[in-house]
Amino acid sequence: MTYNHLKNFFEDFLKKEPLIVDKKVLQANYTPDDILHRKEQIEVIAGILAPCLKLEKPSNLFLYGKTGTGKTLTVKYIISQILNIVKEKNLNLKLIYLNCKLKRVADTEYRLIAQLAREFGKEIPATGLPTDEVYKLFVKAIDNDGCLVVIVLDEIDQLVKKIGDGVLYNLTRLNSELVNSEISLVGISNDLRFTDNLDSRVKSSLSEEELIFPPYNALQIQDILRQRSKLAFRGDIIEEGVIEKCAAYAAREHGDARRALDLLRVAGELAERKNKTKITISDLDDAEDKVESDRVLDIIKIQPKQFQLTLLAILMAEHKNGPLFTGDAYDVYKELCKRVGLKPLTQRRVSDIIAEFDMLGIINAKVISKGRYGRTREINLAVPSSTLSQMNTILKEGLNL
DNA sequence: AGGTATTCACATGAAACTATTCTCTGAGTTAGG
DNA sequence: TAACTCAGAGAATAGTTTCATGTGAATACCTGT
Repeated sequence: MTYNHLKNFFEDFLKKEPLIVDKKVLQANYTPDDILHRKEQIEVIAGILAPCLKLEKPSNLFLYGKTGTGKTLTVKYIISQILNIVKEKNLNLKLIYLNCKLKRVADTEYRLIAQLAREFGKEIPATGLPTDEVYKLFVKAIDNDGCLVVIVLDEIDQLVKKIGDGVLYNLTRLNSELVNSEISLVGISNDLRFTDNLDSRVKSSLSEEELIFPPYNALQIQDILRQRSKLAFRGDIIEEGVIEKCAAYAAREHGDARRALDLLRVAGELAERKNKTKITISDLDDAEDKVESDRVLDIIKIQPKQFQLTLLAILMAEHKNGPLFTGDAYDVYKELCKRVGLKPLTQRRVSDIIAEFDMLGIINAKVISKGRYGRTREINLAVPSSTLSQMNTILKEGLNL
């Protein structure tokens, strides 16, 4: 672009009325004033937590529901409402929200308790202290405060999957050590069968009350999309049928509203970039591709070298006809290691890495038995072919190949 | 033919190891009174 | 003598390796017809 072109481009850009007025309305962490189709849940949760306003310990509560069914949103909304009252009346009540999946914040026992203790103003180092020391600090902090504590643990299933249910047991047991204070727990889980493999003591005390968030259906997602798009976009710029299709797409994916909002946002961005005045169905289709492709590319960009090598090995081995098995991928991987000058990991480890890529949805790795010829994973790529070449380039660049 | 036993090629699990980051503690050192 | 420095012991954590055990069904091997 010459200087003049660029100047014109910028001037046009400024002249142009943007399609998107407020992007954050469509982003996942936005809390609307009015939460649609969750009235019932809000009432139940509010009813259960209400005693805490009288400084009585509310029952422990457990919330289930698939991703994008509004669990976190609802809980955060209720928390903020309660906090308003707490501030108004100056109650001795503490509400703590923690997402257990956040790396380096609350994804281990030590970090979880440390983070809780920090909420009470304790300085806890990231490492170096014994875990029970941290427990002691935490207990002391609460007991000194003498207040009622409600701890909300989001994505609690991830935490338990990683480090077991010992933490939860300790937390529920903590009440007996406390003299002046009490703790209530609110667990949020994406996994509907989460409590099945939980220690029965933990299970009974944690899920005194339970509530399930059903998936939204297509019509409900439409409502949500309309509500948000009114705020996010300028005027009436969404073409007929776009919202319906967007909702239908998300409803197919177990009613994930987050997905639908994401899709609509990207469709809007694409339309805006193309200087269009309306968001059309074709923008939505493009968005569908882009969302998926971006997700995959973003993931592989940040993977460590060994992971990238493994993926590249799968990519290269996949070209050969016939199904691809773990052993074949590992052979190619070892070759690649030699070329790059990296010490190859054991097959045990690579097997785990392959399983992780499967979890991320970048490949499909199904464990199959080939009878007399053993048991292994059958590996297929799960990305559209349009993304493949970009993947290839990113990997090769990342590895200097 | 029909039934059972083997066997393959990994999967899956558990424990142990390595390296890094960080705290805490106490011995040795230093500087000022 | 108080303040400071520094090495060593202990923890937490992430990423692995090592060792052990599990597993589903195609084949090999029997058995009685």
